[in-house]
Amino acid sequence: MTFQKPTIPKGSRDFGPSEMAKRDYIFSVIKTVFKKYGYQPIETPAMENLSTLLGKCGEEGDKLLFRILNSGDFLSNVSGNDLKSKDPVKLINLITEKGLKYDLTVPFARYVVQHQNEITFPFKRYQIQPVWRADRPQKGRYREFYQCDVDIIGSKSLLSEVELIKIADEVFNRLGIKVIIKINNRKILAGIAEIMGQAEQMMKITIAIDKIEKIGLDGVKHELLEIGIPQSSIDKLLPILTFTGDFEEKMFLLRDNLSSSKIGLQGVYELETVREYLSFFELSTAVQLDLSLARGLNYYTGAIIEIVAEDMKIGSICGGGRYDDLTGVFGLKDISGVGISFGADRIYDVMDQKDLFSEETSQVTKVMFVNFGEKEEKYCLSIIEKVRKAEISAELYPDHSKIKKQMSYANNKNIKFVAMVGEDEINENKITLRNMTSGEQIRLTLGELISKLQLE
RNA sequence: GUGGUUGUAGCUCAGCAGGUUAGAGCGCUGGAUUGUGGUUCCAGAGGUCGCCGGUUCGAACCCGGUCUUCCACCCCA
Repeated sequence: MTFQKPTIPKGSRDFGPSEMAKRDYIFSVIKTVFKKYGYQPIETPAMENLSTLLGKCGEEGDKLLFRILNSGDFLSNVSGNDLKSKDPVKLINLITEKGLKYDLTVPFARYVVQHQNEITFPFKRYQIQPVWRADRPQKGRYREFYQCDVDIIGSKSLLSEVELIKIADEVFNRLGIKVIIKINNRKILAGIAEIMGQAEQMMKITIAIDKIEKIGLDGVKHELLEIGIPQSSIDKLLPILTFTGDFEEKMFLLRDNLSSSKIGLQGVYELETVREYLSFFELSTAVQLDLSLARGLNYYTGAIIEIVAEDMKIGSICGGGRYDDLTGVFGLKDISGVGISFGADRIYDVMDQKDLFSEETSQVTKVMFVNFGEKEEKYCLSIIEKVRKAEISAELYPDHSKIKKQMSYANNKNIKFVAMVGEDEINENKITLRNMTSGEQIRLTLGELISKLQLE
């Protein structure tokens, strides 16, 4: 008989107990902070109709969609001519009508419109779910990964931007990750494109600018020329790109340069307001103004935020921004939203590599009872019941195996205490408790055992 | 989507210019120690050399294809 090697699809992963312990820790920190600021959870399905998903993140986004083959006779809509044409784009639309979601923001917009009568605006929600992208996997890039989104929708207030930055700062501070928080505003980028006389090319220009750290100033120039931006326009851009100084100095120079652009000045005003409100909070990380920050998603219209881990080449671990009209395509106008998304898997990678998980994260069982035999295991059952009633996680080894085997089970499972109840202990009505880290052993009554373990 | 890279024991890797029975460390199982793990000593189990095909007297090694891994680009969490 032949059997297949067990495998999972490219870019997907299994998570074992120790990974899950660490992942749960990340999720719980994030959730705790989200809730503290008044956000409520929702979930949406793994799959959405393609009509919801397509066209929201540009052509690139559409390519990254995992599509789901129609059930049953999926060829029923396909004519002989369609088949002969062998046009993959046309055919795939005939045989698929659902896809796996590749972010949480677009399904959220759909949710908001669909449930608008049940929602009190402004609506603050968080959402922690997996998303799927048919990308080619590489470092920090997976085909299935978790996003942790917080959004506030139905308010234009810049307080929301401020709150989200504060939340991000708090999350990373709690996790112990050193980060760089970068902020910019699409209106500023639009203003820059406007004074360049290339307003309609704004997206292409910003994407080129975004690469400045990677390809340098000359690289950006080259890229802009390639996409057909005239030299005269590029000359207007260069001084802005070479701004130096702190937040205030850059803002001052910007206002000067963008004085002829109404939208640009609006962006400057928004950034300044956010900056001012932020000064009322104590942040563990200073927020940097990064004029080269663009972000590819084309639904952003105002503030854009990106957070990267200090000295780690893994891309951004958190990103987001304001979108003024995401619900418009689903028929609900004038609803502005702003949100950020934490990449749980990249956060995990950063923390793992920097060794930021504490030992306790992987501890589940506090005390294991050695199983000496039938008589002893029966005796242990009532004891263990009382230990668990005291909210101490305890387990009894299920087999009458050698003590050596039972001890190494406890050791491998990172169990800190082993309780031994054999004939001697039963006669004395006591329990021998061994500390697996120190090797120290003491005989205790049940009450003493419980109070000792509660302190640990 | 473009370019490159990897695949040998559960894990990390050796394996000389194609030549007999494919190796190490860690882990695992058992014993030294019949109520004591993590240290030490001894023994043992475990491999269609990713898969398919080709060249050759002979292939883990050479060639083609395929899958997979990882990386860069694109883009992104």
